[in-house]
Amino acid sequence: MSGAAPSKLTRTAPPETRRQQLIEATITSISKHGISGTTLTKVTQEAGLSLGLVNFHFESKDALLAETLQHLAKEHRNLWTSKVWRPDIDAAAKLQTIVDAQFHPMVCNRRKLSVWFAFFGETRHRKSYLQTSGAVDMERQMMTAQLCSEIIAQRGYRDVSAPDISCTLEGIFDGLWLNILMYPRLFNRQAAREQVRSYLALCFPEDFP
Amino acid sequence: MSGAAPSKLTRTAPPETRRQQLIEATITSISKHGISGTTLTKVTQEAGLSLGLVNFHFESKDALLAETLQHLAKEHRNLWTSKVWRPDIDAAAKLQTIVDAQFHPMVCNRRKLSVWFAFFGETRHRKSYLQTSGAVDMERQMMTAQLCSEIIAQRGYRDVSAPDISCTLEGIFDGLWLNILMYPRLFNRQAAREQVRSYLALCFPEDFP
DNA sequence: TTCTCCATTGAATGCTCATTCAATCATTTT
DNA sequence: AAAATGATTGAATGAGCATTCAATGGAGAA
Repeated sequence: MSGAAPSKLTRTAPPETRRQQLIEATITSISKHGISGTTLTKVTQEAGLSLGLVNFHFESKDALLAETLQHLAKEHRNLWTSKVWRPDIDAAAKLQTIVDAQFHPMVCNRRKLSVWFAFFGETRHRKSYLQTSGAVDMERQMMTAQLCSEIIAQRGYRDVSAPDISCTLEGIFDGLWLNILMYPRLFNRQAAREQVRSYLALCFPEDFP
Repeated sequence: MSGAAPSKLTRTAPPETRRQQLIEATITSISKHGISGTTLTKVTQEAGLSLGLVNFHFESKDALLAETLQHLAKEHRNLWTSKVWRPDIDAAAKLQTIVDAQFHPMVCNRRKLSVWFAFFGETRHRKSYLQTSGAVDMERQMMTAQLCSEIIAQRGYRDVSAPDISCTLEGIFDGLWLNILMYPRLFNRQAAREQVRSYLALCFPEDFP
């Protein structure tokens, strides 16, 4: 890193600043118009920058979209990875951290959820998706499966399977995301979080009372 | 209605036949190329028909997309609505019918799931989505909530809430759909069906042994 | 100050696409 | 058979788009 971004309002700015501005504007545009309705003209207008800047700071429109998704994936991942490796936290609390990350306001809001599902729906981008956030999804599911195993082993639960629970959890996560996006009056972050907790209480009654 | 569709291979065909062909080709195209990659040229080539036919049989490309989604929504709805009103079937079996519909091969395959999530991701079409399949989603959730209430009342279950379970079920349905679409090696219809059954067994152990 | 180096601008380019429509073909009616 | 009706075709049209690039602007180096 060469230095911090200048806070002054200058015409020119370091490339990293412009890239972040364009990525944020892309998120906004996709959330408003979908991927097929997102044009470089709309993105640059949203960012208050001129049309040509995208192809100066990014290789192409596709590259901008791919990096936008990477940005979201990293942001999400950062919410839980730090705590999950700490030895002083027990498995149930770590699992709760992953759940909290899933429904954290920074990630779980209609603006960002729109973008996630826009990418999920675009086969053209699935390849780049599988390389970035797909890896993050896998990593998270491996981790929840691991944590469930630990919980089961420690408490000696019967009739529950760690891989099954982690699969169902993945399902509930994505499904509640979709429903929060589509039906915000019926579904919201807090209720979703509690629904997941109810599910975990059914699986592990002693750890999630 | 003038008459039945001719089975002979003729150059001309009744409008309804062409409309169905074009809708099927649209499903195929969206599953292959996404919504933003679906052009009328690709759709008509897929259908083996000429370019101009779309605007003859449909008002516009957008109308074709909207009717494609309606087609999927009806097809899905038809899988469970007939059984659910029969008085000779108990609530748990009706709930199982809804679960089976969700993971029926006719609905739950990668070709069709691609299209569902392509629409979920497109804000441009979300309005038309809410008017068609949104209504179907609501209807299904109302029904599962109703059936859960009946099960709870009949068996006298404690510590479970019908609205919560129906919300979680909706979440699991959509989430497993997404995971089957994205990660077909880890998720499949049969396993998904069993995961839902495990969840229902946790909620209603006496009805889903 | 003057020079140099990037960042920035937005008009121009060339491409893709939805839509139109005049012409053609098939079927039904008279 | 001839006319009328309706379906089909695909080239032409024009709008919108990503990308390019020559010109301009501004910040720091000399």
